[in-house]
Amino acid sequence: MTTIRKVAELAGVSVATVSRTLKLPDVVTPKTRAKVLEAVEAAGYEPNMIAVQFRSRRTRNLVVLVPTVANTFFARVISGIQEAAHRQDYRVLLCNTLGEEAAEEAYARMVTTRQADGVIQLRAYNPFANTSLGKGDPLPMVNACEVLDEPPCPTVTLDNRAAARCLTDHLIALGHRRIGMIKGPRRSPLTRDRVAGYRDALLAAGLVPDESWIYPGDFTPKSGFEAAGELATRKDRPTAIFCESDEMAIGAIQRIKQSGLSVPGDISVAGFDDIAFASYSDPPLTTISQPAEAFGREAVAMLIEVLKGKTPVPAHTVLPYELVVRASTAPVTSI
Amino acid sequence: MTTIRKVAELAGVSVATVSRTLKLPDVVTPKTRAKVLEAVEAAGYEPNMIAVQFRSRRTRNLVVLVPTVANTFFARVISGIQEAAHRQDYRVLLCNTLGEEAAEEAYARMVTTRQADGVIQLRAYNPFANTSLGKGDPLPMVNACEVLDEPPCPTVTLDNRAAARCLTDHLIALGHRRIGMIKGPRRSPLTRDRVAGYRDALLAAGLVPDESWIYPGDFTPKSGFEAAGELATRKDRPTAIFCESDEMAIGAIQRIKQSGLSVPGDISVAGFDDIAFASYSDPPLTTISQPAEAFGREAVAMLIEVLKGKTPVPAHTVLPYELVVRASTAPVTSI
DNA sequence: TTGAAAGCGCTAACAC
DNA sequence: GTGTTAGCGCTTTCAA
Repeated sequence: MTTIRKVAELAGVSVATVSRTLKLPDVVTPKTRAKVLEAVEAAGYEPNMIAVQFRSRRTRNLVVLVPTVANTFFARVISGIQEAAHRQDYRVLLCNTLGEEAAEEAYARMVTTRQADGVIQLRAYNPFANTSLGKGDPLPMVNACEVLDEPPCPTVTLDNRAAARCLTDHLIALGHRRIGMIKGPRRSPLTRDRVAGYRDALLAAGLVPDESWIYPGDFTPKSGFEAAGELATRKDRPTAIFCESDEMAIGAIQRIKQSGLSVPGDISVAGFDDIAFASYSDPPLTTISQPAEAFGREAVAMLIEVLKGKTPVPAHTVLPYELVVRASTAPVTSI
Repeated sequence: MTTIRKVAELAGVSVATVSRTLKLPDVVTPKTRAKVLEAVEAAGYEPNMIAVQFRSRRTRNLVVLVPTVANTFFARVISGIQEAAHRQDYRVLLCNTLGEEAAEEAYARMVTTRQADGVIQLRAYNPFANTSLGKGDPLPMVNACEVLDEPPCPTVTLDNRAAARCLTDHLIALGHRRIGMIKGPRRSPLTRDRVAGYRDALLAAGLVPDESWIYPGDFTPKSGFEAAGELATRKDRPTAIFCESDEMAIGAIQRIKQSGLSVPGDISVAGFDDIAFASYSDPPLTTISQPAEAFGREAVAMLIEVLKGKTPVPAHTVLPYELVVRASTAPVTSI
């Protein structure tokens, strides 16, 4: 292994000069710099990053906690994170947590054990909860996508309530009155906000929200399939269903078709996220599109501020959404 | 920050004893052990992992190079990797490379710079190609899923040629004679093998493979959509299309339906991978299912052998596939 | 079984 | 502008 010492000998300078040439090139003479760089090249020197990190007490590693990398929405967020991180010379350590708190805590411990500088959490859980961190100083973390109720850290989010209301308004404008909903996991603030937006729209239209028309799901196609089965066989069948994710909407559409009904003829179906498959489903999905990559970029920018000891301004960023109308929703045909 | 020194003082032992208690508990007296563990608890001590890694010259970090985490097949492989790695007390650093060689090389450099012990590469590219590594000793790498032509390292793979032949045989058995193909990127060995299997089946059935019926894609729904557009508008329209990924098959089905044809009535469509959406497409996809998680588990097992300086036996693992027949393929109706 | 002590490769004072 | 040197926190001889 070639160390900095070997390079120093080769260049006829001290190890300090080699270190400076690599970290603060301006501070050494052009002549020295050339000499050192040549020696680095000749020796095939690559710094031992662990030694660097050990000594300088920072790693330039960012831990990203993703509930599941399989989700295409998260995949886009990740792209945004990587792009922004690399531009600022940070590395991204992606952690597929499967939504398990134990896994999230284990990965977050990479910060307390000095293997990473900060955390970007994409789910509503504080992985430092059982830690001494965050009692006094700000946590080295930002929360994105699904946001903590009591944010002990900066957040980047969507106005889920407004977006859900917008989507429900669209269904109401098409004449729908019996609008079912397939929501996400009970504990999720994101789900709670979207349900609130759905209720807002119904109330504004003079309709009475009925709890029994809200079915729980978990964002997978399978859960959408199952919930749609229950919705479609009610005797007061809904004429429209709002799914909190495109994955669930795709499952729901299949279930509805299997029971001999048509989409949107008998039941309109709307999703949320605008994943790639949304435009390839049959019929193509009406949905809410989110600027997924921007979530990632914003989160990185804010985290780097936090790591510098500053408070990002604004501390809570809200990103815009867009209603994308495709063929899965249509005017109600019967009443 | 609590260091090992503080714990040692608290327990009234030397730092060496604290270290031993944590790493080699058997080597210290139960009494000492208890004393130390109590001090660890009291001090809220967490070892500085960077110092540990620096000193012991290993990190127990595994770098995983994934072309795109958005792909649901890779997501399953990742799950398998994580499961196996954690069981052996290794951490997984997931790297979303977008298939860019520069990104792969940058992440692989985490090994040469001591930030990770080894690499699991899911694509057919040697990220150490421009490195001094691997000239003499074996590379700290295993290759999975899509396998290098000249493997300088152990591999875990599917018999893509046999699987493609099996799927094509299925179409031939249904009476299809004009079978189109939507393949993957040109340079990919995986694609080359699947095309070979497709040809094997045609030849065995006395059919003449026709290069003009093979259209290039890139595994995305969009590329399947486009290629299917060309296939479906040929005057000698195929009665079946074999897509090298389910994603492309889903795009192809939509395009075929849009042109007023039915699947499988006019054209049967088959995919490859058996992703979650495969059973939720309309019609549900006939496809080849792969033991994705097993790819991950096998790759980890082999890599850990390599890191121990052993040669894994066997050095090349071939995993089984399975033909899953659903509704997107049917007997040919006209000739 | 335990302790003392020598570093791992690098950075950052400090001195020149 | 460059060199000397003192560690960063831990593991691992070696000796007791």
